[in-house]
Amino acid sequence: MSIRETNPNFMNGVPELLILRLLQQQEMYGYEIVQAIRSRTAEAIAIGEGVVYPVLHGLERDGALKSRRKIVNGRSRIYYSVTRAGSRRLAELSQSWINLTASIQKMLRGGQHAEATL
Amino acid sequence: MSIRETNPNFMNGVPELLILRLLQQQEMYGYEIVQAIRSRTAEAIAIGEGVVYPVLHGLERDGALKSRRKIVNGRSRIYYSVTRAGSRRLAELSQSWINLTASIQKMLRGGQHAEATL
DNA sequence: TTCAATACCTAGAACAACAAGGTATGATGG
DNA sequence: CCATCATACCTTGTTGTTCTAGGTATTGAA
Repeated sequence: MSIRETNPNFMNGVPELLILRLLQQQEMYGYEIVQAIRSRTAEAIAIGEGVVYPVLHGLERDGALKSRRKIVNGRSRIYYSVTRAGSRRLAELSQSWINLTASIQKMLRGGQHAEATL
Repeated sequence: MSIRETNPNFMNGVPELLILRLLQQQEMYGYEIVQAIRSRTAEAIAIGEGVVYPVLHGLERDGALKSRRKIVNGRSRIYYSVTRAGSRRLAELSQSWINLTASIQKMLRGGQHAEATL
């Protein structure tokens, strides 16, 4: 049985979340994802290729993504898009992310007696 | 030199953040912190003793916390409170947490071109 | 031709968080 | 009186993501 006493490794899976989210909006290839995350977060978040590619492969292995090869300007790219399973996974991840941050937010704001706003 | 290309391990330090935050509100001991986090987040976040105690020790070693032993009902407790350095650290952690979540939030909401404000 | 940018990839290290133990005391209930 | 639970502290070792730091190959510009 074993009831889970604590968090299943807490804050992991954010790269996965962001990648799924981007791919849900539009088909993209790995190198493009790396840059998209950088630019859309104004460099606040920088997820390297060493993270992105393994995540893409893992998600595809799990059936959350599908890929197709495409040649553009003589360059070979592998475009990924989300499957139905991937959409479900994204929904789950989003939800737990929202829950988690809401809880933390509450702790950061809430004094037990009230305190100056920040 | 070496400019940091990616995130220094991304989402770590949340337990530290929560612990510092609690201790800033009031002096607490380890076992109490474990329960406080559970109860104040309605079980959404559960950080075990195996996480809390090492973090407390590390923060004290770094001068972010100070401790004093106290006997209550024949039980020995080690109460921790934040030092000035700890306050600074909390402020920094809070800020980067806010920045990080804001960026992610934007990506989760945002369509790729222009999006409604929120 | 040399360099930067594009585009893919992986092996290994680092490190936080976790699981799972351990000690010792006080209170509770049979 | 003894077992058990809650309290209260602690540490060792594993796990798993992420990061570092490389590698290959092509295109285009200087």
